[in-house]
Amino acid sequence: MKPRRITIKDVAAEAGVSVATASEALNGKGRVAPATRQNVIDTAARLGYTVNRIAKNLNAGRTGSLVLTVSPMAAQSTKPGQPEWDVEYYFRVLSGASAQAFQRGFLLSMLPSHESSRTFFSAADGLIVVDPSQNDPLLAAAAGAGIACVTVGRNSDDLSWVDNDFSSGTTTALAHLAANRDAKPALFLSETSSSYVRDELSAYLDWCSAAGIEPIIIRSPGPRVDEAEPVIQAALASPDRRFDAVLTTLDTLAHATERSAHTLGLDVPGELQVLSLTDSRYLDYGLQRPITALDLHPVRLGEIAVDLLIDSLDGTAERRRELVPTSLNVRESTLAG
Amino acid sequence: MKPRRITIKDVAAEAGVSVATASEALNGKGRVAPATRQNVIDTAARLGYTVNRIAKNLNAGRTGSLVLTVSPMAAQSTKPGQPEWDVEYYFRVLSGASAQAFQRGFLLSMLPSHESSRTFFSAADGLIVVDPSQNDPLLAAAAGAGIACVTVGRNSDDLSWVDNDFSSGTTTALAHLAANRDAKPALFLSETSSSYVRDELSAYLDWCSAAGIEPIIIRSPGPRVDEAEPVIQAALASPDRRFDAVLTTLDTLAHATERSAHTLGLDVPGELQVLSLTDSRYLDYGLQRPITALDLHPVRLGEIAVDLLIDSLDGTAERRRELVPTSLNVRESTLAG
DNA sequence: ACCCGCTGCCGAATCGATTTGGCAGCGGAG
DNA sequence: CTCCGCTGCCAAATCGATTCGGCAGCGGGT
Repeated sequence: MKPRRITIKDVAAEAGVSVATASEALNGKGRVAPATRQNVIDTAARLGYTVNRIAKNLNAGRTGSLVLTVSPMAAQSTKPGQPEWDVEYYFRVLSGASAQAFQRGFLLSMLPSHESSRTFFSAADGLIVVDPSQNDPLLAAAAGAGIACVTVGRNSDDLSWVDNDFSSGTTTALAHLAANRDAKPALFLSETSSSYVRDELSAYLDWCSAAGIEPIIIRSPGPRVDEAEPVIQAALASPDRRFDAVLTTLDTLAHATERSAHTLGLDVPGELQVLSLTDSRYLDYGLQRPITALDLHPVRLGEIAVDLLIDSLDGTAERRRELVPTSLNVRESTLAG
Repeated sequence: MKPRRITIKDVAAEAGVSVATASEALNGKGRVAPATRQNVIDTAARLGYTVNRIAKNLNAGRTGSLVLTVSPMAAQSTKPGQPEWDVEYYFRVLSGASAQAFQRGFLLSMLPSHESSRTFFSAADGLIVVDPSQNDPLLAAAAGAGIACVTVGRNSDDLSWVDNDFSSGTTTALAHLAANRDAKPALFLSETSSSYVRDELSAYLDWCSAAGIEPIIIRSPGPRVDEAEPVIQAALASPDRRFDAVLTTLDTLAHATERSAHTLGLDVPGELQVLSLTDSRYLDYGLQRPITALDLHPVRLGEIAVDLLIDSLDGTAERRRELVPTSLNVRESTLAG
């Protein structure tokens, strides 16, 4: 029923050359007369020939596919119910990575959980770990199996990585808050184990110190809105509150802050500015007051991760690091500059 | 540097048999003495042998990879800015599909946009289209290239598909709303071109007719919260409003409804019940009042789609249809039964 | 006139698995 | 005793590409 695929043999026969010559002509290698080369290329196009990736990779000793895994997700995959992590951000990293892999002739798939790692080692050429945990077991396993590896977000290991320039992004955000009045911003976070939170924290402390402002850290017991809301509401309602702006490390924390302000009747941005250090669709609409946020360009992160990974596949083992700048999506929750 | 991979040759040599026998022993085919088979299996395990998927697929005439594409996304991929579609739902379909593909020895990757379809046809065995548009060009192209195809969400074509049982889900939702008082529910939707909206609409009309209630359809100009809010707010504020519950086809519409109710000072669920016919993380927290919603089990949809696709790969061309039941996540926005 | 070297092309090996066809050896039936 | 058939195993072909080594033929240098 299905017509047999056109192989390089068909092209070679049709062009009147050997398979070897056809291959060399199509790949621009070897010594082939220009006229012959053109002839092969033309007949290939005429027959609608496309290389069989499988055969090509068999010869090259590769699989032609990459695997991406999101560490926090994979670790939680057995847990039922609604996900806790920022699906939108990860999805966009994945989109970027996927598209870029495609462009470079690879396929990229998502590793659902860590359990399957054994199987995957024989099925992929490289691994991208998004938001690796410290001493991530998967990274160790990949290193042991000799699989190329790149992370999105920094890791203590000596691997290549891509990350946002959180330090400069945080400084930009703070400058924005302070542009129209002498803002006294507090930092609202839920944990400090991730590298990006540590970057943001130290940039915040530096800025406060330079501006001669007392740093105020508010800590949520968890990342979810319902976990964060009581904490921020208490802080906002406190009679001796000494901040008039809140910088949050997660969109959910900004969400909780905006709701609390609304509940308490605080005017945003008049009495309280709110700014999230990561953007998401729900900060834009779905709130009383759309929230200014730092755009982390997750699609770009995914693309770069794939480039780093593929480059490292055949090249030297030289590690590379890329910092992606952030940009500020200014909305109603802060005073425009 | 990297130790050479263990191949079946190594296993055969170590076990003292031929490559053919080793292959047959490992795959449970052919005629092999039980003792020999066990010996081969043991030495394979001892050497840490894993099959090379590439070589296996070369022989089988396959690529061993599947491609999934989300039609609304791919069509919009060139447009910059925040996505309009329900990322979370699609992500969970993808997760399920990805995991299931893995389990069955395939890799699944996401096709970023329709432009790349030409390339992918030579790189995959099958295609999953999520929420296909009517007369989707990609489906036609795949059919033309002889690529197996399955959709998530119905399509007029004669393909296999998986879909939710929206009809029965809608009826269940309506029964829930009417359980504690004689609810007069309105249906809030934004378009009727999708098959699931049509299912929900007709189930709603049937239910109204059976209950002797006048059906009320409210239509939003678009799927976004900011597009929906003016419409629903006007409807809620109308002096001759004849409904006391709202059923929405999208989470964003439920979101807009809840906000409008809050703005107008309407008590939810006391004066107005709200129910979304699709669930998302933001209906659970991030709102004044968590909203009851229909869980579509997107992970399950992804898994089934992969099963249908893989089964159709070597089997007959017989098409299959699967209806996945929904379940109701009851929250504060409706009166508990 | 001889030989070197370069060009253009091709045969055959290779990658790692599956699968086909067939070869021994053994036991039971006639 | 002969022959058939079954069991257990293996050699070789196959999948579709790349790549290495080599073979002619031709032109120029000596």
